[in-house]
Amino acid sequence: MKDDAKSRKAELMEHLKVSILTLRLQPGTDLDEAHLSDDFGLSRTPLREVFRQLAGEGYLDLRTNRSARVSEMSYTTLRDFFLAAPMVYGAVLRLAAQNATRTQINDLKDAQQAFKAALQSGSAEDRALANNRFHDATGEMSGNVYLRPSFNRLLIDHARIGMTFYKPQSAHKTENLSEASRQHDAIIAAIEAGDEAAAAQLAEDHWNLSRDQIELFVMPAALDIPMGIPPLSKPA
Amino acid sequence: MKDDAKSRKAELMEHLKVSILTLRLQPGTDLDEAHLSDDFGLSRTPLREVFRQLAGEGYLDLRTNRSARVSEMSYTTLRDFFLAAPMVYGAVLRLAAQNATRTQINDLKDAQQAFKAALQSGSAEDRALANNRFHDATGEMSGNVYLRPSFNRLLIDHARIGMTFYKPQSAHKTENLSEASRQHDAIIAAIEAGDEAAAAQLAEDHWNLSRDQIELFVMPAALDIPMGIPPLSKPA
DNA sequence: AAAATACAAGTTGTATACAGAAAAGAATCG
DNA sequence: CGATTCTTTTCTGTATACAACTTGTATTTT
Repeated sequence: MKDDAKSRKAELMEHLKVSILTLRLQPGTDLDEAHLSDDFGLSRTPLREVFRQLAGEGYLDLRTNRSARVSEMSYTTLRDFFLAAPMVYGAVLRLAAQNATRTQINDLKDAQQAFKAALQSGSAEDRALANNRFHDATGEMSGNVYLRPSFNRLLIDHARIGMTFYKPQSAHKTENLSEASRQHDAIIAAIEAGDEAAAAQLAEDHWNLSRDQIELFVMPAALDIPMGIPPLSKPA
Repeated sequence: MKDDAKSRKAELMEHLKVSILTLRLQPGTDLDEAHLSDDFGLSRTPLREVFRQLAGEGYLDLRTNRSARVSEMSYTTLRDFFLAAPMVYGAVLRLAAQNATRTQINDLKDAQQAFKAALQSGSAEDRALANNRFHDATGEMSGNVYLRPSFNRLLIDHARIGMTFYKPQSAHKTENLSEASRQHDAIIAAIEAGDEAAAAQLAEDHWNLSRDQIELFVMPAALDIPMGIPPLSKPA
């Protein structure tokens, strides 16, 4: 078979995207051209073209005469994210409700099936990727070339933020995830019905849920230990 | 001097951007790698990297085993554009009013100076580029990484749409352009005052002006000639 | 001993040569 | 004469070799 080169390039691309979305490659990580060349049986020329493209989509940052690096998440990221996300996502879902085709709706339902499966049995990575696929499908539906660049950029960090803040296992988290799943179902229904207003409202709800979850993680309940009494130390 | 390679790459990039924004390279035009290589004294390797980057920013479309081509403007473009632009631009100006630094405001004023100069003496291309520079400066001010990809994509087609629809010389057009210039001044004032609401309102006004202008061009006043009488033909 | 400079190793950027895919043209067949 | 297939040409994609730059280390100088 001749999946030589052309498909190995696609493989590399997919590998990098998944690794970045799941934080296997953490923000700020330097990428080694030589090493990746070996691993994927590609010369540096096509590899560097992949880098350029991923940089354009927001996965990587390129600096001249320095190695490519996974795009950073700074301390202002969350703020910027939650400023932009409700607006862009609301617009995307509104347009999706207007324009979705039968095929696209079926794709969306498939993605939601996969998301539910990942909720029950999958890892945090599987969940993040399935969720990413779901939202990406809504972007496809919107069909507006001017919205998609920002929307796709948001989805990258949506996945990464999710991997960061949804890790800790807790009853609360599980509850939130099934709430998210229910919202997905409602989004599908609104799109199928062509109900723009409902879709836009659901977008807002969906992001608010994310924000609440992150607030809980960033500002956890304080440890309930009176002053002057040191935390229990384990016996040697 | 050693502006070898590194700066020639930047030159090529700038050349392509300007040519595309001003429609010197029309939507759908095929780009010849060999020819551009010669013209800019670059080998095909860095040239193709530039292509990849410009494709990421929305200037070009890449198709495998076919030449790179200037990104198309379809008949749905205008609709998509005016759906997305007021929202994104409103958000950008709102954030600009929040976050603009002294330096950025000075840059914006410089851009507006250049725009006014282009209005009086410059060509349509100069006007489009100066206007592009002005709006790009507002994008810089907003400082939100998630908004900029779509905003920049909008600016590309804003310039191209402007080149298409503002060409015909008429009193009406000139009037609209000075109105646009006045709006620019008001935008600067709103940003300098940190007045978010005013900035957002001005964004809406600014796009409405564009839309009106395009409507006039697309749906001109009908020729006022009674049926059966052919239009006046010039004497040879 | 601290700082500065020079050197060396490793990595990024570019050019060229080659392999593979479309497109254009020539020859053959109906 | 028209259509189709095969050949030739042209252009895109990849690999390799080389040049330029960064960085870490060692040496020299004050």
